[in-house]
Amino acid sequence: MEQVAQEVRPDQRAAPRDRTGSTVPGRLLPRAFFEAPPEQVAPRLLGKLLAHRTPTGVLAGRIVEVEAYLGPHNDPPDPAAHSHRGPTPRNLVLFGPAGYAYVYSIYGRYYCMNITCEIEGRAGCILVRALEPVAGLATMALNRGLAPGAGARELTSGPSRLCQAMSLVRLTHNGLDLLDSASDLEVRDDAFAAGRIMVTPRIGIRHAVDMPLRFALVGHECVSGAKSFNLKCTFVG
DNA sequence: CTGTGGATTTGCT
DNA sequence: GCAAATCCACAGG
Repeated sequence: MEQVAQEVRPDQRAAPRDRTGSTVPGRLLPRAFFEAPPEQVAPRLLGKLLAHRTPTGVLAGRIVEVEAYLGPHNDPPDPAAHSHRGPTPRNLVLFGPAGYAYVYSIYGRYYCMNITCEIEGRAGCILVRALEPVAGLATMALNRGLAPGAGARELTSGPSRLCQAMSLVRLTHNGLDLLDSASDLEVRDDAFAAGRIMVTPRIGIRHAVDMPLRFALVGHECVSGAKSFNLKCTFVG
């Protein structure tokens, strides 16, 4: 999978810094990175950083598992996507420009976080399913109700676990621009080279259960669903 | 206006 | 392995 050339303006180079002075490495991704079909963006997103600047410190994790959800303009359509029946108040951000956060609540107690793809009007997106914790581990454990020093897998392995660990909620974070240095929530590239990538069907959905749109780093400790086995494998780089 | 069920996690059997 | 927890978007009447 070839990497997209990344031209970043100087004002985007500053790493996020909070009141404690801690920073997150890497630089913001250009919007063009996300202005492509989600099945193409999803594997390229593996290895990138998700960083949340909070008053008490930076919470950050490396993306190790994602799922692509296709907009209703696709043929065949993706009946598992929230956007598949067209725009609604809940999913409106999916139909906006690329590089924005789509955060929704599920089962009354959890949140899931997506990143919008494609151009305005096309509702492709990527669900972030698992992170490898990189910064703010103690706070993540606190947010998750776990003891300090809890394992990485317990912290951020799962789409709602990572939202809880990273303090991501719909009211605050839905619709945020992830590619703006003024934003408290950013996707960043620290030049980490992803290794082998596996492709499988998506997890936990009722429709389109066979579409191979789940991407994960092979063998990574934090990838969720150890039960689900590989459909096929490919290499990145 | 109401009924239904979900891109989940956790705890108990 | 299974079901509870617990909210609200949205489809249907």
